Amino acid sequence: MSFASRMTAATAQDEAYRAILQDIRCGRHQPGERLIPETIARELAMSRMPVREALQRLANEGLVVIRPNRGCVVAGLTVEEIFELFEIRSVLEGLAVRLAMPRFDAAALAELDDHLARMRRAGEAGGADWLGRHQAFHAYICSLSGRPKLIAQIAALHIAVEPYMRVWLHHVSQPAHATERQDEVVEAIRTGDAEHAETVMREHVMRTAPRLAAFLRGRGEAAGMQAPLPADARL
Amino acid sequence: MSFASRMTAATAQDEAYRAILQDIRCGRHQPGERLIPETIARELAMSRMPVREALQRLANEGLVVIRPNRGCVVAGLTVEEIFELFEIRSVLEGLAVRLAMPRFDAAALAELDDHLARMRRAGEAGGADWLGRHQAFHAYICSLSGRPKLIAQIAALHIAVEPYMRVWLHHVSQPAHATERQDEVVEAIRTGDAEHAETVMREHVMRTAPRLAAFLRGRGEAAGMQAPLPADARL
DNA sequence: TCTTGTAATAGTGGATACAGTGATACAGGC
DNA sequence: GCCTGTATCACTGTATCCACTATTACAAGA
Repeated sequence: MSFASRMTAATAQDEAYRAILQDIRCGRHQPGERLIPETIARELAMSRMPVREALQRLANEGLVVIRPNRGCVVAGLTVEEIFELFEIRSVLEGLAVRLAMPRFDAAALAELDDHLARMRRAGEAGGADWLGRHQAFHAYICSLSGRPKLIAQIAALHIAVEPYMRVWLHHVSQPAHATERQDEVVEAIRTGDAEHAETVMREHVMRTAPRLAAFLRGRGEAAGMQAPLPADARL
Repeated sequence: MSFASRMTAATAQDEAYRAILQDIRCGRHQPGERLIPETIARELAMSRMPVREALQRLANEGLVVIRPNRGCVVAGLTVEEIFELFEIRSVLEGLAVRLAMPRFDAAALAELDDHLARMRRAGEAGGADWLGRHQAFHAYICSLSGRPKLIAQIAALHIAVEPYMRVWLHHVSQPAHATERQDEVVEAIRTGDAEHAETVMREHVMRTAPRLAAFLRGRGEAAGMQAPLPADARL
């Protein structure tokens, strides 16, 4: 493994975890694809063992599925499961913003505006990095809640749907960032009403779900699919 | 390992996971206690490897903490962290009951009453199994939401605070089950108003947090502690 | 031709062996 | 006596090896 990655990763296992996670997040490993420890280990120049443990970890986070004696595949989410993740995320981010309210001083609000501006710029520039900016915007709000476990859970949910968001944003003609209306969230925060901000955040998160779901359902029947999907297909 | 446990656990790793989890849940492994793979492996008559992977899994769930090259200890939660878990659980269980509302028919309501009755009986019988009944009551409501990932997350949160609940219920003179007021939740469900049920469930969950926190804070200073705690003590 | 049995192969889970790291205890210097 | 350097030891992380499982391909029979 490289020296540079050794700097950031304390152990080989951590190195493997980050590498595989990265490949799943950016869509390099497609859902349903089989992950063979031996192969990955060779690519990363380490033995199977740390790779196995990294896969284990990813399995706990729901990004891959391990069936005993039958290997490991990248977890494909059904449309229903994606919906469920959005439902969970909506209440968790609602909670986060409610708890964060007391910490929104002038400086924090200014930074929030910065995030909005960066998102807008990324959107106008073609949207390549829009998703990252969007996640950063949400992450910033969550971070102000001062609740580590809450922040971690929300981040995990963002990662789980990221591959699907990515293909959606890539294929959709009218970019999602035009219709997302994050400014409503910021407005709600500005009112200082915690209950209201929570409600708005919930609705904001849930607004994306049906549109993403519609896209994925349409894609499921699209001619462009590489192979016909079985009845219980996981997109 | 025993044949009986081999029946339920597909792999040695799973066997180890269940065994360690059980020991943590019932308080046999105290927070802060060091878990040495070698030792546990000997007890379970297997090698270090599956134990390691089981500990890894428990670390992801937040029940143990693994520091690279420095071993594994049972995760002690601070009072703040316990509070945080209750906050998260309150919104997740609120979501669960809201989503479950359409499925509460006469049969489901009857079963809910059964759960209440069983809890009451367990409480009167000394409260030994009250915690289990209480978790079953919540799990039943969650199960009707039909959201697997949501159910799993809530269950994990119940497990994380279980050891603390256990010592609290064991030490407290006036049993908690007398003041818990689960019937309010059932009443709210009976109204059929999903929003209202969500609110009531949230408040119900959050009602426990400050009392448990107060108990644990008091216990931190109690003479009965085995050893004086450092400043950043994790109870 | 289709089905079914069987052999070969790839891959998984687990055990053992080895190297590297952190902790500890002891000895020597200040 | 206290601090510091060092050597030892316990334990962690990784690699390699072995046994077992599942899958696949092929062949023989219906």
